Amino acid sequence: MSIPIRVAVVEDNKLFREGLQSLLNFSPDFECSGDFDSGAVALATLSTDIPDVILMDIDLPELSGIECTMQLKSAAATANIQVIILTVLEDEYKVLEAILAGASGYLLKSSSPELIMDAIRQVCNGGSPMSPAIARKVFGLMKLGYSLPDNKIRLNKRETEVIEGLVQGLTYKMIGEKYFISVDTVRTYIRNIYEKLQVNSRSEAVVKAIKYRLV
Amino acid sequence: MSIPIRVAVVEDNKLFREGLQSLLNFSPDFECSGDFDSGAVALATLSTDIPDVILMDIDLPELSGIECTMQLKSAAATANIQVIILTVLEDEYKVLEAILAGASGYLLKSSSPELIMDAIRQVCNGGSPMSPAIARKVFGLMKLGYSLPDNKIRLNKRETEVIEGLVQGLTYKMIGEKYFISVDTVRTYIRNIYEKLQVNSRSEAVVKAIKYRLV
DNA sequence: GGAACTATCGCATATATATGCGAATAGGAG
DNA sequence: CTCCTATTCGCATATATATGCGATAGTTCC
Repeated sequence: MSIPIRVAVVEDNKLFREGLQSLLNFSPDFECSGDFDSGAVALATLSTDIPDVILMDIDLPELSGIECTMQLKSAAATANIQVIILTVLEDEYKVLEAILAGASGYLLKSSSPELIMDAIRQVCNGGSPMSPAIARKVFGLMKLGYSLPDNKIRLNKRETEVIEGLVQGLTYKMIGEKYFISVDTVRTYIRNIYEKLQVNSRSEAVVKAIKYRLV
Repeated sequence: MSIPIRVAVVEDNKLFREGLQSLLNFSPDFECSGDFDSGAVALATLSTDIPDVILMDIDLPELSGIECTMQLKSAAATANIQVIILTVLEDEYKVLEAILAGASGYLLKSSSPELIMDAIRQVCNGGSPMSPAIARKVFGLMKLGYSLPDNKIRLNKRETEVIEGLVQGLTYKMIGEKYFISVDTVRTYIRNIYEKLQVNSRSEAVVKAIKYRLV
């Protein structure tokens, strides 16, 4: 038998919080290291009593679960805690924000006890458990932001370097200096890039480059 | 008892394919409607004998699983098939491509039979099952492409409209005409936007707008 | 050897952008 | 009533970009 995983619960709903707590303490694999009904209290205590995993409600009053996650992940002492967000909704932008804030998992509150316990094990193993309904939203987000690469679009080495410069906001002059080619040569490559991307302005090229992941 | 879910298998490894097949046929909930060892054969047959779900190996010889998925999803007859990608690797760009091609789920081949069967049920329920190890990669991708919105950056209505125009590649003149304001007014808004985004060129503004999801 | 292709550079010019320095009107908060 | 913000507009000017129409040198292919 190994050491139990220390799990903290941040949830303002008393009933749900206690449910999670007893779920954890019922299993020998886990140990509820603390339970909090607000993000502020959690932040204060968690910096000294550091758990392995946090089950974090997203809809906390005052300090939101996302804010709370962000602060935990940006403090050195608590940066390694694996945060699993629990939510009743499936808002894709909230998911994105949670991911950016540093959460490692995202589960619906309706998930079964087994799933929640599995999820805790998975974040400890470097995985990111996500309820399928949530994952569907994430898929939708990715489809919005990116497009499948077009086989007709194939930039060579120099063109790729130049468009990277464009995306970084460098002027033609700066791009030329960076790669030791003349401004006029940069212009030539940009012509080719515009031709390939079917655009005729720098900003359109930049948008397409990002969408098609050419940079 | 309801009608079994019809599942096709596209997998070049005979052993694994037959394993999936018997897994499916063993359960009354599922029915293996066909099994294929190549994408081309699958494409040819699947357009007439249409399953509910496809378990698709990603590493097929010749026509890749992603190519195959793309073609299935772009043909009207087969567009509604839910494709679950099976893979041994966890390459994040492959995941992204699969998502863009129209896959609904993404599982490691090492997943347990129960997980695979659950996944089939989930895609039928509008979910996108994803192995946690894969989801972790997807999380990483999203972190690369986006940043948490900066609270200091808050564009008002007009500014938002203007930056949308910038991202769309419109000229100042076109933006002005679109919103019935003068070019000089557009300039004024752009000044404010640049100030707020801390940039001083159109392309930098466009990149930041995308990264911070201002558009 | 010539055709085709790539990588490099030059010059001219018409637009587009970036920015400095204004200003007027209207509405909301204190 | 005053301060602040949002919204609108104008003019001048220095750069930056977009694009047309070239050129030269080196490679590869046949």
